Amino acid sequence: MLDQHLLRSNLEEVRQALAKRRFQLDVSTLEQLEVRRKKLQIETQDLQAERNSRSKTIGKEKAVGNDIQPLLDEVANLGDQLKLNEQALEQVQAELDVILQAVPNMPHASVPVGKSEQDNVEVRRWGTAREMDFTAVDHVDLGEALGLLDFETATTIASARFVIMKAGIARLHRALIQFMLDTHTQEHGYTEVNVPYLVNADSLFGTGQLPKFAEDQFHIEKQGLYLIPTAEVPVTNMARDKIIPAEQLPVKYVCHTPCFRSEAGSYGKDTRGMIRQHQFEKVELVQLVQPGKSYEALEQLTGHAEAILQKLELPYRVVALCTGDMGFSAAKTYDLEVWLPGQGKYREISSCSNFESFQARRLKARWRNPETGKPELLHTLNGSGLAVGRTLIAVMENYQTKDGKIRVPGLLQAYLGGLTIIG
RNA sequence: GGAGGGAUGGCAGAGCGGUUGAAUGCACUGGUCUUGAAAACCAGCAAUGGGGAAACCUGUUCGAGAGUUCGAAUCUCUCUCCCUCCGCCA
Repeated sequence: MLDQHLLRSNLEEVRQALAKRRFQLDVSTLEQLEVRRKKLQIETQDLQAERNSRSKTIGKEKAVGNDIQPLLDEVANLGDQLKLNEQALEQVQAELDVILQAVPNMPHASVPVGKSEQDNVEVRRWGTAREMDFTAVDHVDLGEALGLLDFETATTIASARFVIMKAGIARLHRALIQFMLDTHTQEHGYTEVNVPYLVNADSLFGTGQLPKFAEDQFHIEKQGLYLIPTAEVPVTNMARDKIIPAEQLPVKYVCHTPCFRSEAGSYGKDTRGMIRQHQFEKVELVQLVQPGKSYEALEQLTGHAEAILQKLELPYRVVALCTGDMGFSAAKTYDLEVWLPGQGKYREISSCSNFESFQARRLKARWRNPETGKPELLHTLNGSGLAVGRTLIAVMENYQTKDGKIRVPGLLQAYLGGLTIIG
């Protein structure tokens, strides 16, 4: 949610910033509603003040034993009038809220302007693809040939977009999680947390998945809970309605969870393999920082995610998303794209974003600024560090051998009891 | 699932239908004292919104929502969450 003061005072500026991300702000409707809001609010407040002072007088008169009936007669109509005003005001504010909740974050000045994925800007590249004296296959062919990936059975158990991993692959998958958590806690200063995988609607609203993206969520109606689409939701919501002391900042959490996505809008997209699943695992990095430090933190957090790829010696590139390709809540996003020899291209494996105060405003996630002594909104950030399923794919495809096996990256061998090859 | 108890400021914890946004304690901030610190003492200290150039005026909030009333933290109803005991259970 954007700052309402900013909207009122710099509506045109906000409109232009949002236009860069191809969002059309309905300026005239907003202006009209704002005029009505202001008028109604002033009137309502005046009536409330009137009621309050009259009631106080009645109390005093009654206390000294005077006849209060004349006073009661005077205020007879006040209540009805007040109620009408309050209802009208509530109505206008509800209309404003509906509009405002659907407004995305404003892109940071440093974000490249563009329409789509095509306009994203490559920031840097790391590593080079291994030379292979054979034709690389993708993880599906590789995994199915080894009998260690089973999409068909998963489909009969659940539906499309699920997978069963077995033996060496399942173990490699688990090792990756362990490796990522260890790296982030021991080398990057994150605190490991384990959180609920089911959350309520307030939590999804807080991080921006609701109300606009209800279709993307798995919803358990009976209990009114949702399966988390990412650990970002429960972890960032740990700060909801809290005022965090300045000395505890920055808060840095790392969290491994499964993630559940309905993929409602992606029928026919990435239907092959493990790239896009209804259920996948992710190690997520979340930071809560002072407003002045969030861009510095974004660079660091992105570096923390990159470190995993570097340790696994997986070639990747860092891409700054353009205004048209960024997510709803983000002010700036870097994607990490890993090289997949089976597809012959770079594919997203991490997305690192600074949300500035956009989520914090919805969450009421604040810190106490020692300079003012007042609570102020935090800045929130998160990034995948990394998406485990896609990392597994990357390891499989980059470390495949001519005879269809998978070498285990050096640093991972310790997590697999010294195993050097799978298959 | 059955029975009971509860939800108040950063925390703990009082609260009569009427100058209660809310006693008190802790924490925090400033001051006195001290070589310094502690202790003691004094003072301050909820959040959030609207109007206004400002001074300042004013609204809302005691788990959430509805109701009674001139007036609700206080009374009524509904819901949510938490706790205790019993049952079931990884």
